[in-house]
Amino acid sequence: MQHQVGTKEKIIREARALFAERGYNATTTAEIARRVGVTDAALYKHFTGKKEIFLACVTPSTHVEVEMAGQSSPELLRDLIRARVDLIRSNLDNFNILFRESPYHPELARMFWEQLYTQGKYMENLLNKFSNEDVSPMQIIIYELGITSAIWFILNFEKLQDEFTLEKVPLENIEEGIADFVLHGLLGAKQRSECK
Amino acid sequence: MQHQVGTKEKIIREARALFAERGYNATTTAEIARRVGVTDAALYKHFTGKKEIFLACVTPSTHVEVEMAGQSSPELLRDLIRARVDLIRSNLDNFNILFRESPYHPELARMFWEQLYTQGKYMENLLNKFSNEDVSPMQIIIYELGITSAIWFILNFEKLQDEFTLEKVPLENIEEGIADFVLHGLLGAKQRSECK
DNA sequence: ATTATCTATAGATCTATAGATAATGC
DNA sequence: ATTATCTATAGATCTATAGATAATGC
Repeated sequence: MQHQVGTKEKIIREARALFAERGYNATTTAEIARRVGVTDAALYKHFTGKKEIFLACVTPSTHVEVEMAGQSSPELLRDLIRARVDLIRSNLDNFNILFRESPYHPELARMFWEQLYTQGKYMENLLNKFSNEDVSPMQIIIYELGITSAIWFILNFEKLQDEFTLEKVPLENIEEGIADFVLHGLLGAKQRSECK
Repeated sequence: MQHQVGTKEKIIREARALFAERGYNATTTAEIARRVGVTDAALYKHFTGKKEIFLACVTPSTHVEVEMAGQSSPELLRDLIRARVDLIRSNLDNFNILFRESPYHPELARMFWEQLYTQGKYMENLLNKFSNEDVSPMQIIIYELGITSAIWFILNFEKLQDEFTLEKVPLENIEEGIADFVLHGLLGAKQRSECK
């Protein structure tokens, strides 16, 4: 017997990678255990079941990013987008699980939705400080959901680029590209050049 | 025995709804058959296996929308966004399957990616016609993926509104809200009012 | 005569538990 | 003495097939 310290953390780490890669149902307790280096029976000393392992994978690890407070400006908004990109990129497994599995697990859906809601409130404050008219609740919902899912999907494509050999698209400075799009939209470039 | 005509179409219809609702692995052939009104064994007269049913559900039903050709203008771009929203809304089951299951089925991923690529090329043409500078391939990728996933996720939220009792957000005219966001971005409202 | 369906079931797989064994901490 | 692990396995479930039966089309 090994009695490794940190087995529980190892289980969570390996399980998270597996759940993100294969989805909940296609991930077996046996495979999690194999990667950890124990038998599946050992898992049940640390968790009551597969579902508890699953929830432990996502529960604590998706944080709401916080920005420097005080003055609010478009530049601050750009920082917000950059931070969002960083957050999603560095927790891509978590977001993959949240986006893909939420519809099948009410606990997940609620957690995900509360996170988005909190972040939306935060962005609303920021926007209202330097916008002429107040933004409507619907707009905030659209912004928050749209931005998060857009970043998520684009970053997944970044990872996937090699698997398909259609036409490779160079993705340098993708953070700024995303920020430009989110801030100025499709017409942004044109509008801005006309404004000047 | 019934010998219903159109059993195959019925299977596809019920299977699509189930796969979208529960995901591939959580959908059993028995449940598909039950909804169709036959035994699971009967499915294998129409399809070689579960995977073939699955692929039949998505293969033909996600179309690329086409716009009126000729003059290209920002207004046309808005029409493009509206059409995209309509397309995704009226094929939400299909898009749910594509977004959530693509990572687990290479055939699906390729199909999905080719669709997005085609649509991206189309949008690129439109944009280049009235933009000052050419848009880069990276920007097009970001636009295409970002817009599609944003719309998809927002429309799913629309459907989900009732399940959680946080704070109901009225979603009237969501099409225009999405179009505004995609066209002008977060800063759009402010910028436009300053330009005038 | 042919084709669609049903009944019954084999074979595979997966979660979770019971009981035995080995390592750790007091 | 307690806790983590392993061995073995029960029980559940799911896909797919073989063979029997019933309906349809020529």
